Amino acid sequence: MKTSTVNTEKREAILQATLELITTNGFHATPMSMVAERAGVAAGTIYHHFESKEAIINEIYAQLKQRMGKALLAGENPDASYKERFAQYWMNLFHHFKNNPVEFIFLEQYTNSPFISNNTKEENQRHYQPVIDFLAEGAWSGQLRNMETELLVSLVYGSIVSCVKLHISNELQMTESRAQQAMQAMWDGVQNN
Amino acid sequence: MKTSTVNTEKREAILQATLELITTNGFHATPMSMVAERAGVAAGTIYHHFESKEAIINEIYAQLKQRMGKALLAGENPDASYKERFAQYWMNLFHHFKNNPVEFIFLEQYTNSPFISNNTKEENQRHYQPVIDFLAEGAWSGQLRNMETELLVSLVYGSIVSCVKLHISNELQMTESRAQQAMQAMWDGVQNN
DNA sequence: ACAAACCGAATGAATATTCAGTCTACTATA
DNA sequence: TATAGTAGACTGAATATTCATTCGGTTTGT
Repeated sequence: MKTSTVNTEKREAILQATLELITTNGFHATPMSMVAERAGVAAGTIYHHFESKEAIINEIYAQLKQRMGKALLAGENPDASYKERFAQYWMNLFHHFKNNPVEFIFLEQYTNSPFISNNTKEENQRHYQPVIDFLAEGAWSGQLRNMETELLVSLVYGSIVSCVKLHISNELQMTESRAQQAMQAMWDGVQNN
Repeated sequence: MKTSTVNTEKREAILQATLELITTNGFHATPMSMVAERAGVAAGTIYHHFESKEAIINEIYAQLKQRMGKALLAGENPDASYKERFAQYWMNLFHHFKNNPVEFIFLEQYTNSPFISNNTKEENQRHYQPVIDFLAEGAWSGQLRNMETELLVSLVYGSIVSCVKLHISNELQMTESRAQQAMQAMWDGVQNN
């Protein structure tokens, strides 16, 4: 057994515990002592692996953005129609967030917080750049309404966020059929004609 | 001059200072001493007017939801077409948030936080209930796509939120024409046929 | 003269991070 | 094989700071 296995295990436990606790309690309301306890680790150990509390947040952010990007691009099919690809991406992201609510809440909460350095944010945009390009190209080629890319991306991403929030808050169980409805509505909204 | 004027002045100053500070720094990162300083008041005075820090947040929430409801319903015209009324509501809320970014950020941040008691939340739903009914009726009467009301509300509200966030983050200046585009896209998405 | 509004120093409870020392697993040596 | 050495992993009590709230006393308006 290599030392680095133990190393990695505790490191991961700390990241996981921080993610879970911070998502439910918020940054300032989860003491490091609580993180330590949940991770099954002494308080001091945390600082053997991480610079600071903020550093942990930044690493979680990077990990989750990477996972999100991977989920978003899963099952890509360049031969499918534009609409089919749109639907695929939309559903990919929706399911990823629906199935990983803690990750969703973390990203919603910290993407626009001062804890995440601009550096970290920019470095991780690449994970989903292909889909941004996909939408930009749709607008350019006339398959989508002629809109600023940023606005297009925001509206589509926003529709996914809305659905996931609805589901997580237990206001409305988001079944597959309802998700399809929402996706279709968004498509009808952004498509050309 | 009535005592209650001074009373009200300091009270309002405390509410305003808390709103501004908490929106930029977050709840746990804005000490009461800072609120006191910004409000031009002694720390102790705050506790003459409010039960606790959380009580202040709850009162701000109630105030802002009320203002939001008023803005949303402004210039109602029952004789206008359904589409026109939809556009009016959408634009009302968009402009309200665009013009009051601090209020927007506060509501985004605290609407789903444990600081706001369920009681406070429920009591303040009435301010925008008419618009929820308007959308529900649209779906029922066939002017809108046949969808669960909650989903409909979420999608439409979400599109406004997306636009305002885009504007506030300086990613894209939301001009009147872009707002119209976004509203039109959302309309095309939720309308029937 | 009185009651409410106000002040701000004091209190007591937390908290992030540090640090002096212990443990563990592996290496080099005898 | 047995032993000592060592570097990194780990511990948790101690530190120094920060904060929400309290309270004894002062000011203000009537």
